Amino acid sequence: MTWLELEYDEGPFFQTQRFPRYKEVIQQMLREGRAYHCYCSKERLEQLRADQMARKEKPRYDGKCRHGVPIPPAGVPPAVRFKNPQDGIVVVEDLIRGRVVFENSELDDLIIARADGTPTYNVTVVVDDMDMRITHVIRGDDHLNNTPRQLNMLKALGVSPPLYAHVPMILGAEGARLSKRHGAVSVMQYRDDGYLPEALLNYLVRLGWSHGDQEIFSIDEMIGLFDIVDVHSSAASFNPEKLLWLNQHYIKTGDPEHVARHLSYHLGKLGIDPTTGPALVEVVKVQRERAKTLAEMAQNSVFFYRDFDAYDSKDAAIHLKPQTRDLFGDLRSRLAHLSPWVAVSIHEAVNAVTEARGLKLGQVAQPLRVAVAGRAVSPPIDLTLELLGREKTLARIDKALEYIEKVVGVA
RNA sequence: GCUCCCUUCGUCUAGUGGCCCAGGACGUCGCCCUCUCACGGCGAAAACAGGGGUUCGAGUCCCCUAGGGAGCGCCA
Repeated sequence: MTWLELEYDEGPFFQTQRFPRYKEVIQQMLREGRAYHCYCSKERLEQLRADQMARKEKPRYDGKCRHGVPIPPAGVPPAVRFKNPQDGIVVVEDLIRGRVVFENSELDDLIIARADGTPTYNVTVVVDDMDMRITHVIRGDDHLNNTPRQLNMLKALGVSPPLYAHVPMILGAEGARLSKRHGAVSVMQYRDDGYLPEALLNYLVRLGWSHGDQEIFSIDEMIGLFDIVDVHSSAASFNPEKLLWLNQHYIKTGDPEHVARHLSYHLGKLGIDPTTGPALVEVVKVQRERAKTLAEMAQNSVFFYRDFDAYDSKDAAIHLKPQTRDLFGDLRSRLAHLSPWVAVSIHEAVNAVTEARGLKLGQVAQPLRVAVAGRAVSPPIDLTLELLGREKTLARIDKALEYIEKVVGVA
């Protein structure tokens, strides 16, 4: 049976409920001579550190209270320090890094209980891992340096250590550290930005891990193929473009119903009631190839549900001209009685008008697109009109005619 | 400063001594497709950090240097 310790955080539960247990272990270590009271004042410790830094040494506790009988200065409550071995080595057999050797002489006697009696991080992890019979510890490699201390404590407590695996950190795009405690973004932010969970997962799993040249992994594949020993030892930089590509991939190839459920959330944020327009699944089907995020897709789909306030000024200037009036007139009359209202017949109708006027499709589709979508970007015009519905289509053509008369003027 | 970790295209990576004048993916650039935006197709530029070894042969093993990261709290 495998028991994992992943990110360790001493939450409220451990700070209160586990307190007696930590205290018990610390008392035990004190009794067995594996720990001792330290009466050193903060001032002395600071001075010591400053001196060591000045001498270009690694700052560490000198063990003043370790041997001699310290005379407790009145009013200085004692902290408890772990008696770290002073010589020899500690070997971390890391599942990812291999054998990492530390000299005990490099380590100092760390504080395990503060002057107020509360236990510190390093002892709480050790006690919790021990009590919970943790078999594997998988954590960021910023903890690699903590491992020898924890190993020494585990040994002092007579417990056989778990297996350790220190995974590389993820660096931000600029190469700076990115982690929970330093400027990381909540995963919920990615949802709000329009990313599908499977895309984020797929992106993250390929950071520091790979399986040949495979880029796309379903969640089942991730579970089946992943092995901690295949994780690399070097840090990886977060690349937003690739995440975007994966997101688009999953939007494009995923089950439309599934994508629609996520799209619904984003439309909701824009104040859209999806029942006031075409079925979401249909919108997903026509928009899926033209959006990298669901937020973008929602944004691009608003016109199906709600009238836009204004035309894109640039697009309107190009496509809504005086001579467009007649074109719209033709289109309107053909579309008004078209039956059935489906893409094929809409396509035929638009083509007929195009040919009758000796134009190219683009010369008809673009103005029409601006009229119904407010701008020169939308899915193919026939699909766009089908989904929009006859009623909205005609209303928007009328609106465009009005706009041309009022704003552009008549030729 | 000291200790530990890391180092293949801009980025994620394949590569475990010969199959590599280094492969894939994102991104970039070009061409094609095209009613817009996209999708798609084809193609291009782009890397073994540097220096020493070991070996018949090194991206792959060893050492040094440089660069990057982390740790060095009565923080977690």
